[in-house]
Amino acid sequence: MSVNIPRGTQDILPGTVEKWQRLERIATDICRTYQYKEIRTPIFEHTELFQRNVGNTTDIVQKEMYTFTDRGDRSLTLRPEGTAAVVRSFVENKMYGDPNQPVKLYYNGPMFRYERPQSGRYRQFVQFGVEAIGSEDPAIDAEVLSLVMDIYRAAGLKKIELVVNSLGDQESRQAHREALINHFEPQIGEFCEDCQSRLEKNPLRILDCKKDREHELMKTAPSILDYLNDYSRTYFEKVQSYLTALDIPFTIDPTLVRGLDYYNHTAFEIMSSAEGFGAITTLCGGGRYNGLVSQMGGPDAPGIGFAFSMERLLAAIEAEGVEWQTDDRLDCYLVSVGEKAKDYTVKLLHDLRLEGIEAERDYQNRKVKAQFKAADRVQARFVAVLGEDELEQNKINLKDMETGEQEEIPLDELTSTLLKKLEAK
RNA sequence: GCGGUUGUGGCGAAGUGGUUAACGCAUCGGAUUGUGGCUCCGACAUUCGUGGGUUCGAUUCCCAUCAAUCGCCCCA
Repeated sequence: MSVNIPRGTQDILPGTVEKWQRLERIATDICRTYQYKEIRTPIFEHTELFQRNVGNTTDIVQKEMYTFTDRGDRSLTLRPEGTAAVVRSFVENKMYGDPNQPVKLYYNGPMFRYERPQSGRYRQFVQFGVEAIGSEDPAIDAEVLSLVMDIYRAAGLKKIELVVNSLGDQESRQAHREALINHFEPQIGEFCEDCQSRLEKNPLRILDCKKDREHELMKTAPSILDYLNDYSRTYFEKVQSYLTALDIPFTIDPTLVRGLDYYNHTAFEIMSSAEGFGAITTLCGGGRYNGLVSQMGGPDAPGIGFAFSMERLLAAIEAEGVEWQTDDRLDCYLVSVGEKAKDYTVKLLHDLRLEGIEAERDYQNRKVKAQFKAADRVQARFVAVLGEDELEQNKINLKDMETGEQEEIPLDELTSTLLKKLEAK
C-alpha cells in the first residue's frame, strides 16, 4: 500500500503552480504600491495565543485546531489564521516604537484547520492577508478595503460583492448585547441548541444562525446599527464615504458578524457572485480589532486587516472564466544525431542556458523524429540539429519551428544567432 | 461531527456471477536510412481503491474500511 496525501491537503503541480505565482505576484506588487511590507511568522505558535485571542467560544478554537504537544511538553498549534501571530510579533518586536505608524504588513502562507473538506475548504490552505496596526483613522479602513479590491480587480474578477458592517465599540456592543438578550430571552426555547447557548456567550452570533433564520424574532431583532454610539456611527459613516469616494461599491449587512472574537467597528466580507461557484462564496474576510494589541500586552494600538484564501481566489477566477495569458514556450530544443553529437550537446546546451536562453534536449535516447515531436510538444520556437556532418564542419542546423525555415550556421554562432532571432520575435 | 454521490490502465470512460475486461486520448515504435504539427499500421504484462464474506467461481452480489467529491454546521 502506498502512502497518499493527507486529507484536505493538495499538491500544487506544474501547470497550476504558475497561476499561484502569478497571483502572488499581483498581490505583492499591489502591496508594494500601498507600502505594505511582508512579514513571515512561524507556522506554529503556542496554543494559548489562539485560545486567548481568537476566542475560546469560536469554532476555530473549539474544534478546528491542529494542536500537538512537543517533546518539551509545550502545547503548540498549527496556525489557523494570521492576525493573532502578526499582532504577537508586533508586540514582541516592539513595532509600536517604529516612527512609521501605522505599521503596515502583509503575509502569505499556509493556515491549518481541522475540518471536513469540501469545495473551497481545505485543512491546509493559503491565506494572503494584510494588517495595518497603529491607526484609528477611517481612511486606513478604506485603504485596506481598496487594497483587496485592487488585487481582485487585477486578478480579473468582476463578479464580486463587498459587504460591510459596523460592530461598534465596546460601549455600543454592550448596549446592543443587552438589547439582544432582552429580545430573545423570553422565547429562546423556540431556538436551536446552538442559539440557546449563544444567548449568554455571544448573542450577536444568534443573528448568524441559518436554522432559525425564519423565526419572527430574527426579523425584528435589534440591529447593531441602531445601537452605535456617536463615535462608532460617525466612524462607520466616514468609512462609507471614503469607499464611495474610491468608487468601491458595497452593501451594508447589519447581520454580518464574523466568526472571530476580536473584531469591532468595521467588519467586512467579499463574496463571489459567479455562477457555478461552490456553496462557500466568501473570498475574503476582515475587520477592525482595536484592543487586540493591548490584550496581548502591547500599548493600546488599534488595528485592521483582512485575509483571503488563495484557493478560493483561484476558484473564483476559474468560475468567472478569466483568461490566463501564459507564455511557457521554449526558446530552443537541441536535437542530436549520433553519439559524438550527443556528447557535444551537453556543453552546447549549457552555453545557451548561460545566456538565459530557455533550452532543452532529449534524455530518452529518442530517434530524431521523436526528438522533433518532443520539441513540438514543449512548443519550441527553434530547433537546433547537430549531427556528425555538422560537427565535422563546425556548423549547426537551425530551424524556425513556426516558419519551417532552416539554415546552416557556424557552431560558435548559435548562441548569438539565437539571441538575435529571439529578440526579433 | 453529520448526510449524499463516486472509486476500472498516465487521463477520460464502457462492461459482465464464469475461459483474452471494450473504446477514446496520451505515450512509444513503424510507414519516412537525420526533421514536428495531418494520415495510416502496430505496441501498450491494470492488485478492476483496500480488507473480509457469499459462491464451484466475484471486477461484477453483501459487509466493513479508506479515499475523492459535493452539501450541512462553520469558515478563508
